[in-house]
Order: sequence, then C-alpha cells, then structure tokens
Amino acid sequence: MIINNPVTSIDELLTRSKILENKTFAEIAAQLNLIIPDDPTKRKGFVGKVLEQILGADGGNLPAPDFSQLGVELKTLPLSSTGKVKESTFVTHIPLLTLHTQSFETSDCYLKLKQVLWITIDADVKIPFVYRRIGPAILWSPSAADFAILKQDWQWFAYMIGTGKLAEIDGSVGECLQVRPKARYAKSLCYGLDEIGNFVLTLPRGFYLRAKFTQSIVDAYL
DNA sequence: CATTGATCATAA
DNA sequence: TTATGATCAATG
Repeated sequence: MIINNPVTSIDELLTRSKILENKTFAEIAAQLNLIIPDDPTKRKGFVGKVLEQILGADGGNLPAPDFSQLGVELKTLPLSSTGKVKESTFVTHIPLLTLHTQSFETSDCYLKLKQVLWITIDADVKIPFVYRRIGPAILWSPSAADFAILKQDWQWFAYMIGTGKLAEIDGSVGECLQVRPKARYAKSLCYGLDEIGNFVLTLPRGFYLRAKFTQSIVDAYL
C-alpha cells in the first residue's frame, strides 16, 4: 500500500487515492512507521503532508500545484459525521508587495485552484484522531460560476492590497475567498504597502476558501 | 456554534 | 525568511 514514487497521470493519481479510501490514520502511520503526535496542536497538517508523500506530490514549498506535471493541487477536506465541511481551506500565501502585478488567471491562487484533488476525511470530533478515515477523493475544477466569483474576490483583494488598504481587510471580506493571517504567531511581521506606497510592517496573510464554498463542492460531487 | 484570528510543524 | 501542510481556540 505504500506508494511514494512520482505519479505521471491523473488516472494513476485517482487509483492511488482509491487505495487510501477507508484507511484510518493509524493504519497509514503504522505502515509508514510514523508516530502521530498526541498533542492536537502538534499534528496540524500532519495528514496532509503524509498524503503528499504517499501520493507522490513533488511541489515542495513552491507556490505551485503539488503535482507539478499534472497541474493538480492536493487538499484534505475534513468532514463531520453529517457530511459538513469542518474548516476553511488554506490556498496560498499572499505576496503582499507584488500581488497587484499578477492577474487572476496567472496568480498563484488560481494556479492552485484550477484543478484540485480533494481527499475527504471522516473527521467528526467524536472520532479519536488516529481512527479517522480517508474518504472518497474528488477531482474538481471550478465551474464557470465558481471561476467568476473566485476571480471577483481575488481582484478585489488585489486592488485593496495593491492600494495599501490591507488594514481594511479582515476575514469577513469575500464571497468565497478570504484573506486571513498566516503566520507563526501574532507578532511575526512582513512588509506590505501603505496608501502612498511606503513599506509597512504587517502580518503575513494567506488566501483561504470559505467552508461554505468547499461545502458546495462536496454537495455537488458526493 | 460558526467564523475570524492565532498558531504548530517542517523544508530549503 | 518564505513557503508548504492545516487546525486550534477565542470571539461574537
């Protein structure tokens, strides 16, 4: 079951995903000889990284899709027992100084969203972490309507950030995309721009997809 | 109880 | 330091 060589086709990727279906985190960790941390805060992202390895992702930490040859991004999607998406989904770090030089179509954000393999997780809070199971995978691309709304959100954020109005953005802005802190801690800072183009120190930010948006994907595909 | 803001781990 | 992988936990 352990597979970690590169994938060269989407069919192969789907086949591997199918093999993982119904496996518990404990089973997967055991076969890879990995210890799952007991401390909940110390296992954030653990499963995502493990699945990347197993499925043969090669994106590294570049702002590019996980499966660079296939243009496919891998994301885990935790669901409650009622099939509801539990969390928003991190998309990508935001280059605050240069975001406005991108267009949506060429943005890091869209490059990651144009094709996503969502690996659903049966992650109800009542299930102890190690007994949570991998669920069905969804190979998704934005519909025309999805694309339009994503682009609209993105363009608004690019405008606000590019014109130094970052301080006016909080997690409530955006229909399906959000801009939220993405940092080690609340005092880690990076540079952004103010309204007259000067550098100002601010929190690093990332784009996230709202749970209601990913919920619509689950509802349409499962 | 859903949402926003904060935080943890790791690699190059 | 800047990215990746996210989920935790305080807040409204």
